[in-house]
Amino acid sequence: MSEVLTRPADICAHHRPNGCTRCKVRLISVCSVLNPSDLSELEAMNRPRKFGVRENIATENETAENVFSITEGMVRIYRMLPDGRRHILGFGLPGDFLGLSLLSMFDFSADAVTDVSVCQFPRKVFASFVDRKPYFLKRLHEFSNNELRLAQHQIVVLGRKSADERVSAFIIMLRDRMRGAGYSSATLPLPMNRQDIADYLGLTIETVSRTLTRLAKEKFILIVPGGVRLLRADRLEEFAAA
Amino acid sequence: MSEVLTRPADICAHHRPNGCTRCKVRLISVCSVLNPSDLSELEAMNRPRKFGVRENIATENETAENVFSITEGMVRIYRMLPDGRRHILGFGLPGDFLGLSLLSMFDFSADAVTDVSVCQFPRKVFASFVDRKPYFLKRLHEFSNNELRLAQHQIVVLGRKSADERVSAFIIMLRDRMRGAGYSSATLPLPMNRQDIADYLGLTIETVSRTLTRLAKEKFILIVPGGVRLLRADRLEEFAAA
DNA sequence: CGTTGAGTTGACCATCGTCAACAGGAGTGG
DNA sequence: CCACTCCTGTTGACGATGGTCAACTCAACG
Repeated sequence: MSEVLTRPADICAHHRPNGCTRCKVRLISVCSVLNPSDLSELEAMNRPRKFGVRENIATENETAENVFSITEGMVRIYRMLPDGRRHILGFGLPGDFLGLSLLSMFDFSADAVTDVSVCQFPRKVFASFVDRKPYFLKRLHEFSNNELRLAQHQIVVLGRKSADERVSAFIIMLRDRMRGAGYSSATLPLPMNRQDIADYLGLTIETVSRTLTRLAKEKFILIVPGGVRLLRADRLEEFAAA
Repeated sequence: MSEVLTRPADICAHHRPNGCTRCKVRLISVCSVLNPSDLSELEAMNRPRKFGVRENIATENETAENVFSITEGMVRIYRMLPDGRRHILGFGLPGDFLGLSLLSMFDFSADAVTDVSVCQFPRKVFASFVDRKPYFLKRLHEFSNNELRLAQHQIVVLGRKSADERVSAFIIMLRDRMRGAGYSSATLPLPMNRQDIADYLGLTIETVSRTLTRLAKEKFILIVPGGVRLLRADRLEEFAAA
């Protein structure tokens, strides 16, 4: 008889095999704090979708029709300068949220580095949900402050560090964030290309390449297809912290 | 008889000549959204105080006993690297808030560039006030997102711009923020020293000095004691945006 | 009038950017 | 199956931007 007594939420989850209750990133995403009833309400406004490699997800100075919670893949978040120079502000990983400010315009562009899956919510509907759930706003505020902390870390990296230190800091930062997103392996995948790394670190593609080669020659890392294996994480951490 | 019929809030304001109702920065500070009753409640927990030049206001990795809303003066917000290098994350102006995350530890240090006046609130009491006032939390969230936007702007400056562009961007940014804080004049005060500017822009004191001299030689600025006069703001803006 | 500290300027140098050539893998077509 | 192209990444030679080190000016202060 226990089948019959199953709660409605569970029945829903059964009918939606990708429902929030089975979401792999729920505990690290903004949704983690939601009680079952509010989670259902939010799920009802979710239009999950996928983006292919290089597909555009959001564009700077365009109306933000939707906001996104990343569930799979990696996103490139960037701004363009008037003369065509690009700077990558960061890489979005599963659990990250795009559009935290809930403002009507994006102040960044975003596109898919790998195939990407997201929960997509109409911004206005999402914003009114947030207005009715102060404890959820608190969660968004935590996320914004965490983003701010990361941005300030990057400011120090760009303002005060050498190429070696920047590349080391990048590797360690990405390893830590991948761990936070549930990934764990001796080999760190680097699905973005060298130009992306350069545009993130304020270097050129040649300097990134040379620096990685140097770190490999000194046996701190091993360059493998699609990523790096960390051989001496301790030395990299020293460089990164410097 | 109108004296007698004065509302209690006005009487309070009368007894507290520096009370919130007379606050010069109220409309641009976090407090702007508060209704009169909530404003009084917040005011009751305010311990206004002043900091002298170079006096420490907050220290990285120390317990955040208090949070601050700046009402007068300029604050230097920075992080130290293990080897003693310093990087300045930003300059706090009247209306800015220190401790937006409400976390128990500061992730930055702050000290006074000029004499500084602040509204000081015990963090825990302030946090519980925020918990009871969702519309105020929303205001803090707006402030955090604005800080994030500024930080990302600075990331682009540090990642992609030349010394000329950085110094121009600094001057224009400071002018815009001073305007936002109610200040307006053809002469922009630079109360921080050259080392501070260098540590903010990821340059050395010599490069900042040379760059300012160059901008002055080209008649874009005039260097005056304690600041600069903008002669060709349009040209500076071009450089800054580049 | 000497001392101190901030700022400026000059000479030299190192790091990283620029430009160019080359290597290697993926995809395509004969 | 191989030749060809394309694209990404690597490596080398050279140069420019900004850093380093040192000297000097100037104002504030005793």
